[in-house]
Amino acid sequence: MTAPSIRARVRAEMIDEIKAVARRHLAADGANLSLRAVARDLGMVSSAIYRYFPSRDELLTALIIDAYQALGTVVEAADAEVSPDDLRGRWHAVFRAARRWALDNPAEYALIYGSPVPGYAAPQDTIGPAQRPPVVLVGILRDGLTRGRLAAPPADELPEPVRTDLTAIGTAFVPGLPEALLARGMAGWTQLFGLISFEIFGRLNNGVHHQDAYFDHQTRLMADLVGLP
Amino acid sequence: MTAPSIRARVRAEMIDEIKAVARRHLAADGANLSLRAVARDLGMVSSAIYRYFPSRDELLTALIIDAYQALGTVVEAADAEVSPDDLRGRWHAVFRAARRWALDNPAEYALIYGSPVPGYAAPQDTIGPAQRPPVVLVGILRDGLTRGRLAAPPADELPEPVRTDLTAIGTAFVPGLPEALLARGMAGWTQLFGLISFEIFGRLNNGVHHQDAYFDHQTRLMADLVGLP
DNA sequence: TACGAAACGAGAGCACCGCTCTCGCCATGA
DNA sequence: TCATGGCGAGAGCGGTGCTCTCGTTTCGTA
Repeated sequence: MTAPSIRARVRAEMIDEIKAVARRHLAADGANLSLRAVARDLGMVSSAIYRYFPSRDELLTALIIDAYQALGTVVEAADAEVSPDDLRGRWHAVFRAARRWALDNPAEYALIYGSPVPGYAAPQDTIGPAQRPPVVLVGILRDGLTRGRLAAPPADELPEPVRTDLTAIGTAFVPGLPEALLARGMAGWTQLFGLISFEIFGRLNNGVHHQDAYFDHQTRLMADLVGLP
Repeated sequence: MTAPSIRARVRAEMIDEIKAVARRHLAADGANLSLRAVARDLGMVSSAIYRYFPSRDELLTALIIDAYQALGTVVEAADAEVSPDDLRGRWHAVFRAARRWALDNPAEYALIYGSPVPGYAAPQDTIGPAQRPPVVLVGILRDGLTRGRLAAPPADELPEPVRTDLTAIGTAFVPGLPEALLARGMAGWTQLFGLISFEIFGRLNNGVHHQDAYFDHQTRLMADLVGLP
């Protein structure tokens, strides 16, 4: 393997630097990222940025993918750190890790889970990384089932069209998971997203002051719903 | 009472017209609303808009309040149309009405439940209208309790700090509702928000095709969690 | 009924934005 | 060695939110 040329390495560093500055601006000013401001911070002229990213949207896409990967990594690591048999421990660890990451990176959370930018269509590269957190969650349920620590809900609780949809999703992501359990896992994922969004977007500010405890309690409720022992 | 002057009436109509055009633009182009484009549509010059709204943010705030009120009205009406004793019927009606409104008005849903605009702080006028849907949901639980059709979960399932927070929220919005039940109601509200957001923001597009049935099933799951008979 | 004040719309202008194009400079690979 | 291509600077285009000024029109009041 040949060492990357100096130019290629400098280019890669430049790309990383642009993304880093852009992330800083995102955290400070929110989603309306200004290419010109990023360029100014780097001592460049705005048109120079276009040597590295063909458009502002492409820069945002790069940041989005990075954010998905960062969250996915954090969540998977949290899950892996708990004994596989401790289903509730894993559930709580995943919930807490996702929330922690969101609180530490609110702008990036808003970037990937806020309202999508109007003309902006999520590129194909984002859908894979975006699935990592929910896959981890339903993975806990699958492990619980295979280890006999979790009972599958009756399959007939699912209406037919939902079952067929979930069959396809299940075979793609968590083969062997009964559809009714997958539905519960997705409910947990939906709840996790809702809890974090409410907190990050300040919708709990009037009333809920002990947000850690509140989050843990709601996590517990959902663990009950999905049937974790 | 004196009739409003012609000028006042024309002004009110002008405000409504601006908001209507702005809503159209919002639906077409997403959240980055252009004052100049709205003015053009009205055959005005952009500075004329400032006679009616002191800034673009104030226009957005007006649209946000209208959206909250519209959603609140729809949800309350849906709840009122079901027999008060039919707790599950009311639960489903509220969930369905909220989703229906969001699907019919996706841009306005994104406006009020998407990521908040960066420099934008929700004005005090919005917090009241924003509470209407969750208040309806927990109202169902309170009715179930007072009619003896719903059992309150044990109070000691709540950690102390959560209980005190919820006590304050409860006395403000739904006096007499046990805190543990309020927590479940808020879980339902969080889930409703998550379900709608996932659907509106296209996060279910890969896999879930029968969205009506999926939504109904998840609604049912949450009804089970809160303990509706 | 007449008049001063206030509301109104148009227009010019400011600073900013994303993006394109052109122009020199220089490292790179053949 | 030399042509190629990557690179940064700069000018410029059409767009944005917002401000200020200037006539005109309408209103409440004297």
